[in-house]
Amino acid sequence: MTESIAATAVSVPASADAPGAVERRGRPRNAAVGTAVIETVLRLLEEGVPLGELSMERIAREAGVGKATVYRRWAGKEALMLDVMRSLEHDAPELAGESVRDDLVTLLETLRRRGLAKRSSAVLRTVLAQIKAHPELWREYHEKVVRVRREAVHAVLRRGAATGELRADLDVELMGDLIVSPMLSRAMFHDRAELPEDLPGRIVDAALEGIRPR
Amino acid sequence: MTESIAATAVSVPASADAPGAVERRGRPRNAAVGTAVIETVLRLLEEGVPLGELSMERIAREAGVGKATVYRRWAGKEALMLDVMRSLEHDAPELAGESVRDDLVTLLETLRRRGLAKRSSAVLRTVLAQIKAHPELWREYHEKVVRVRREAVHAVLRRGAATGELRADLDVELMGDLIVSPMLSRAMFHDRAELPEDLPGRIVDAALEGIRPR
Amino acid sequence: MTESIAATAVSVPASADAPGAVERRGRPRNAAVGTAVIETVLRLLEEGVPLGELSMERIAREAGVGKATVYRRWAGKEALMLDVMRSLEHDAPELAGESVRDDLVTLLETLRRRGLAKRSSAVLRTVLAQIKAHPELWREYHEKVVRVRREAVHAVLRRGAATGELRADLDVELMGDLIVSPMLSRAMFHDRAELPEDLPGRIVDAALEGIRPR
Amino acid sequence: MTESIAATAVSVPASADAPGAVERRGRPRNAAVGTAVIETVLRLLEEGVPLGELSMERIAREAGVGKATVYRRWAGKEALMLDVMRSLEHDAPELAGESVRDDLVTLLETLRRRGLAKRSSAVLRTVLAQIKAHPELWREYHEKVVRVRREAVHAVLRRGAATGELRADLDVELMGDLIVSPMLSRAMFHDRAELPEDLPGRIVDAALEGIRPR
DNA sequence: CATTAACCGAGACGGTACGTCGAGTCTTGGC
DNA sequence: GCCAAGACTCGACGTACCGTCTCGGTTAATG
Repeated sequence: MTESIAATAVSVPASADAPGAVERRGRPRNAAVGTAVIETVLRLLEEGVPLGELSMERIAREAGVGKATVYRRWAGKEALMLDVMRSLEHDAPELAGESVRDDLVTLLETLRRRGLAKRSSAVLRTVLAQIKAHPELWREYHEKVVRVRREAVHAVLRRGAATGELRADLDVELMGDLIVSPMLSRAMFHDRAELPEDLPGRIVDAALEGIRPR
Repeated sequence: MTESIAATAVSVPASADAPGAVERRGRPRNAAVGTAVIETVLRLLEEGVPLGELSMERIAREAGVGKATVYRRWAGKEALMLDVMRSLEHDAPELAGESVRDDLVTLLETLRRRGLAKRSSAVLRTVLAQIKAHPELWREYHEKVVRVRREAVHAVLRRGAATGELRADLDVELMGDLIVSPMLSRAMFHDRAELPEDLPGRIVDAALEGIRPR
Repeated sequence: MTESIAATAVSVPASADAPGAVERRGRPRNAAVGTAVIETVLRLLEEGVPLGELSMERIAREAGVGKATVYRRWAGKEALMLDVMRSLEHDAPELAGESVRDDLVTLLETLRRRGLAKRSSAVLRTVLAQIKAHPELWREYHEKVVRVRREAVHAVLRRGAATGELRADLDVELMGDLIVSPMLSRAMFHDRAELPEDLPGRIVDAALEGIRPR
Repeated sequence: MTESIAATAVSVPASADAPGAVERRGRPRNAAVGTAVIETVLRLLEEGVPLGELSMERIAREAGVGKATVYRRWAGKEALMLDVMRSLEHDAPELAGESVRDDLVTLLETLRRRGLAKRSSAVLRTVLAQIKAHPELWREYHEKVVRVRREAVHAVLRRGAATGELRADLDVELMGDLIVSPMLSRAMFHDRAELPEDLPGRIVDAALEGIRPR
């Protein structure tokens, strides 16, 4: 197990670790513990363990960690899941910045890839459900993860409206939803068969051109 | 209790009742029990009881019903939730059939109203999470509820493509998602403030016209 | 099942049947039902079913009888067990009446045989426990079964005291216990290996002669 | 609760505690829990709670202890009852060792007193019934409790046979039963009225002298 | 001979207890 | 003070049985 920790090097967001100037005394925390726990959750989810069987009890046991230690770092199962989700976030993709259409496709492609990724797809469906049931957590997840991606889309759209590539009177928020939601829907609800390679392009083109004949 | 049952008249989908010619023996089931249970779940959800506290134990207790009786009708919490969701389904809206745009707006308006409805909004967010965590239930829900609504949208789009109101080479599935997903996203993830009255119209118009300047 | 009823012909004491002049109307009770129930209990006990698994539910099921029918005849499990015990009572043995010693041995032999009998030994140990836990039933059993046997012993002892075969100042009750209790103890607590053929004789002789050297 | 535990100081036989050199890790068991549970059972029995209402559920509830904790220490209700019984065992009485008759009377007097004791009488009748229904438990109880007392009686009898105070050809086992069984019978089956002060003496004398006139 | 009332099997019903498991806390010894 | 282990309280899980109740259907005595 220890080696898998070193190998995967999941970036633990260290939610509970005091970042400030609080003077800490006594034995410092073993960073490997946090990593091991999150790594264990991911492993179990990939192995197909149903969410209902993902008890703190089992997580601690399989991670070879004391239950109290887990609770010292996360307030509960949901807080842990939040960190699990964050450990899956990739860096925002580089945007070419030339064509609005291409940038939007690039952003959607990131979503598509994550929906297909072995880990993410297994995890997203299950962990998101867990988080959504807890409003505070959902809000936090929304703030820190969702909003960032939405903002990226909005920025591209605003740029397009400014350069004349898109309508000037664009409702940025609405069009952002129009473009992102279909991909989100498919990634969350459907099978991976419904995430073909050309989907991002088709969605963006449809949104750009509209349905009405010209 | 009896009166509240009669009063609300939730339509229980009678999941477990044998519809066929199976000869029933022994004391017949009391229909009021099924109604009372579902009604109790809805009441608790409306009262803001978190999903985690919605135990079968509590449901049975508050419905004044034996636990075994609940399990006799539903295989588990998820199966019960499925019926709870079904009890919320409204009839499909009447479509005027004249303008494609108006019909699409009408369909989205139904979704918006349900997202706003006191019951549905409270229930959808929580119960859906429950169901999604169980693949078989999710599939069944998808089959019986989601698919029907998607088909309605597809039918309107096909009609539009046939009458020349929309592009003839329309990708019906894709455009259906483009129109429905934004509303679903908002209804499920966001606050009710994000479901303004004119949203259906704006979504449909955006999808019809596209973003690119003409 | 029906044949086994006819075959064994257990004498059901018909505890609940009104013997008096209560005018009965409607369909009379089916006598075979009572027999079948008691017969089923005995069969299950003989098959080694632990007392804890002897539920009314199971008894009714295995007897092919409705639960309500059982409760129509017996107030509860204990009342049923009482009748089961009574169905095992044999007639009092014939006493030769010549020698006090031989009569006592005859009486003890009856106990010994019952302790050895396949049915009785299996049943006594288990059913008695059940009954003893319910004071009213225990009292009734004591009245109707135990007392009769004790009286028989007392009668023999009194006869012996009168004829000079025994001490004239005999404490009949005490000596009755002295003779009967060892046999009861062994029959109830021990294995059948501790009920050898000559036990009644040895007990009676020991009680008659005493331990002190003469 | 804590004080009542300290006050009564029931000696818990610590059935499940490993006595050996097994290295124990984790939080050690709270000895007060075992005591509190047994004390609660005794209290309930004294209060006349019928055996049938003595559920593990209730015992745990009234002892202020988690159900799982009870099951961690005892395999079931019967195992618990076994320890309850053992907590009632007194030390063997001191025997004067001069007269066989007096020693036997002393031993019987112990039984009589226990039959009269508030706790024991209430408990014995009910708990014994429970235990007897479970062969393994009964065997264990027999081994650890009954056999010891029988051996004490046998030892006295053997001594008497050796010193000439009793017959040399004495059947020790049989005579042991002859003396102990009547007391056991009365203590278990009858009311306390049937345990008069002079009963031990009368039983022993009757057994010693026999019934036949000299 | 039709009525009628109690019988019967089946099984649903509200309860209660079963024995297990997980959540989150606490308490050891050891690092 | 951190850590693994594991005991602790609490409460839900899903099952089984209790004793009662309602069904459809039978069966004998009554009218």
